[in-house]
Amino acid sequence: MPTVKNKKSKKQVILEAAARLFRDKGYPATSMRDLAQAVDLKASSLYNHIASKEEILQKICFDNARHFLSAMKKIEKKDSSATDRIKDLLRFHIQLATEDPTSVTSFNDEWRHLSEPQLTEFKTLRKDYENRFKAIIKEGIKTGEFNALNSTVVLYSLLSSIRWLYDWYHPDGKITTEQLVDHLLGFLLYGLIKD
Amino acid sequence: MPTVKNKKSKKQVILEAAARLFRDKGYPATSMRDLAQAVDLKASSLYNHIASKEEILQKICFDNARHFLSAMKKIEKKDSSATDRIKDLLRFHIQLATEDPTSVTSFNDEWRHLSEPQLTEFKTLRKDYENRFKAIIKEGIKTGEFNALNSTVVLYSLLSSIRWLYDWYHPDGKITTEQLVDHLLGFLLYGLIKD
DNA sequence: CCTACCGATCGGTAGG
DNA sequence: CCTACCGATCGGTAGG
Repeated sequence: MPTVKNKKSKKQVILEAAARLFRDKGYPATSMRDLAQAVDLKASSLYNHIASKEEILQKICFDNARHFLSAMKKIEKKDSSATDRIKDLLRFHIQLATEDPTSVTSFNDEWRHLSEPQLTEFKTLRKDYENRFKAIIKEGIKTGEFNALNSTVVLYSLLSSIRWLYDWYHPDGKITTEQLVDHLLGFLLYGLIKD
Repeated sequence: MPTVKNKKSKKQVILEAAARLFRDKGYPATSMRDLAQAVDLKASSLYNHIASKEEILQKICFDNARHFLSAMKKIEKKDSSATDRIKDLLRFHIQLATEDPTSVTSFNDEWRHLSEPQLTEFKTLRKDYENRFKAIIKEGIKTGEFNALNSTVVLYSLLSSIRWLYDWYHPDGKITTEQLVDHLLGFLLYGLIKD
């Protein structure tokens, strides 16, 4: 069935090109004609593969949300300390942001352009993820592993630091991914100032 | 001169409404009709106060850039340690982000929609600011005040943490601005893990 | 997968 | 500051 196979593959090509365009120009500023040109099609032909512009955004947002939540589930299942859980989570975030920067960035920045009811559904998933992340921070504070900081401040500082990796980190640059993980975890866990 | 006075004031109202809309919906998704409605005008009447949609974005971006650079200059002039300079800078960032969240956010997220030559000009100012920020980090590492981390990693982690304040911090919420500064500086300077 | 085309909306202008 | 309107572009459809 080469036809079915090609159709599947072409849809994937479209989704990946869209993620890159959404990252670079934003969802509203990306036209279906831009996208068509990026995958060597006429705009109207896109609709043989996808139902609408927003369907693409939905797929990017919810695929990534599921990805993060399934990683969270795995980490919660392990019987490890809050410190190890935070380290695992941060490593997962960094890895995803460096391996698949286009998709993650669209997910981070463009979800607000979803329309209802998807917007509410997405926010619910996101809130769920944040609450489970925050629970680990609170646990670490309770056990005395972490400094007694406001858990909301810590949560969003951690997430924000990693959220903008795509903006400045280039895997081909001077810093390798291993060094990045080392220095970023070092900074986030132990701070800037030497004791 | 009530006429001149009103005109001036109306332009300011338009700029502030635009900053809020750009923050909430993004620059491309904000139409001049949206903006007109927000300030109780017809779209065409906006053009008595401003030359174009992009002029508004330019003003927001360059006003903020100048604001940050002048704060940097002030801090550089003081003969203080790298630690104090970083603290001053972070406090300035947090204060601006909490006091004037709409304008700062537009500046952070929407500058990429500038067209040339403003885009290049803006990037140059931004790079200049980042380099001077990074120089302070490097100085602190050299004097032994800071941990020997990669200065690029530290720079962007700091900037990113504060960049997303607008997204989750509400001055009317449970955390006061003083507490926010305390906990955020505590986290960024001393890290999450208790020694 | 294309050509041809739709109604809606865009930023902006003319003219008063 | 408004009404009326412009050409360009948008997401998407019809029909083959």
